[in-house]
Amino acid sequence: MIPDDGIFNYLTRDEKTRLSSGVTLMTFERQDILFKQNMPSDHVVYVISGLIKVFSGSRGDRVVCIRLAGPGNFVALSSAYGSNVYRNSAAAIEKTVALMIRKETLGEVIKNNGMFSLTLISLMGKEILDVSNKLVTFSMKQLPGRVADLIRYFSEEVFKSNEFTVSLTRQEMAELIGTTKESLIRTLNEFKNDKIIDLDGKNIKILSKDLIKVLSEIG
Amino acid sequence: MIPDDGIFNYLTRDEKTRLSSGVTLMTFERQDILFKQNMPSDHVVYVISGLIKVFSGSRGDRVVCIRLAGPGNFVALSSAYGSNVYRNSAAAIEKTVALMIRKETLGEVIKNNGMFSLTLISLMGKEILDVSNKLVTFSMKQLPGRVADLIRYFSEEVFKSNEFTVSLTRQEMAELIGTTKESLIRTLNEFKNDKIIDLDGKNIKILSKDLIKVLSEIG
DNA sequence: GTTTTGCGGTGATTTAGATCATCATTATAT
DNA sequence: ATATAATGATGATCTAAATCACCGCAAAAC
Repeated sequence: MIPDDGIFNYLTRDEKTRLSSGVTLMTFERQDILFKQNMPSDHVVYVISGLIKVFSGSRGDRVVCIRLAGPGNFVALSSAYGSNVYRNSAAAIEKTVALMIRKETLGEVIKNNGMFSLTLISLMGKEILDVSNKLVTFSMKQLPGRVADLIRYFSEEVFKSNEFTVSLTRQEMAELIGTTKESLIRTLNEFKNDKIIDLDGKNIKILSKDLIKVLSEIG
Repeated sequence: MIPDDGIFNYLTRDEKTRLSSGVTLMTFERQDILFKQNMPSDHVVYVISGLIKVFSGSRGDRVVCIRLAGPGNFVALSSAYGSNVYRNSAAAIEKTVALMIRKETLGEVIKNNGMFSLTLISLMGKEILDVSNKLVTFSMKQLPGRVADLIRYFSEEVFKSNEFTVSLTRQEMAELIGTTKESLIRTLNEFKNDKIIDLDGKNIKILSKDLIKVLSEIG
């Protein structure tokens, strides 16, 4: 039930057993909702496989995607321990297997296992840095820089390759960088015309890693 | 040395003593730098009194202020435990007294005191929620909504009154909501003309809490 | 098998807010 | 005490990107 890798390595056999009692293994199909904004935040999610998006959609149908979470990532630690309701929603982008962990059960582990807590604190620190960085990006870079960031993010963090097939729609990609699908499509095509990327539907191939880096840096 | 309130209540006398050995009490004047982006993140800051700003100034002189931290707030937990360098800079906005806590020393406390860790995790969760919320705000609301948010933030979180004197310059206020000082000044004056606030230099008085709320909500 | 909905894509138009230029006033430094 | 720099403020101009209005196509729904 409990994975034998990453942060869970710090748990004793006994702790794993106790944690198991508060854990449910779930499978989600594309577009399935894991949790919705404003519901009581009872569970923390740990992604085993697949990809999910965390998003906020308060105002009308305008949506901002805060982050993607893939295998090995926790989701909703912030809502679980920083609030009593989920402050964002989460949905599966592709077929996803995840553990739903009751927050009280995980809380017991946190209280009793120092190395586990310290590692969790490190993960949450990284999450703060990532969101802060995104905030800076949003207010300092304009579209070409943000799109370059998105391509880097896909290539370096999500798919770990220079050539990949995104499972997201253009709309979802736009939501990730705070723009509209029209503007995203235009910028992506500019990149294609400038031979920075090769673009064919959902297949993207980076032709010049250097230019992407430059665009991302000059903003 | 170690405060007798908040999260530090969870520490035993003995833990406080040990923590003290890694703590330095410091006083900062306005504009003093507490730490700079890219330096090794050796310390976590705990604000005793005063007000500091955490900001990121990568591109040229364009600066984004990520958050303010007042009495009882930790700063740089994310850089300390999520990185080995500070990812942002911090400076005092007004005269500030703060504890500089060596991260290894605090790390020992985290490892050994479960309730302390859990409380720290809760604080970091709140920080993630705050930054995420700011990210959503930045990409969904336009200026009047953001300025209304800023006034609410001052009134509800920082100064806890409907009438207050900001110790920030217009430039610094603009950096907090991702705009320019010109645009901030214009919007603030629109609010004044519409009798939503009373504005006299650094003194701000909220005349209609309701209108501020509406503006903040409609974006 | 046909209708409907969602997605990718493009052009024309609009607009919020950045940028630029300038100035008076207040701090800060010498 | 005078010079220098930072701040608050306003008007004119410019521009990046949102918005609006479409179209063709593929996939789902009926």
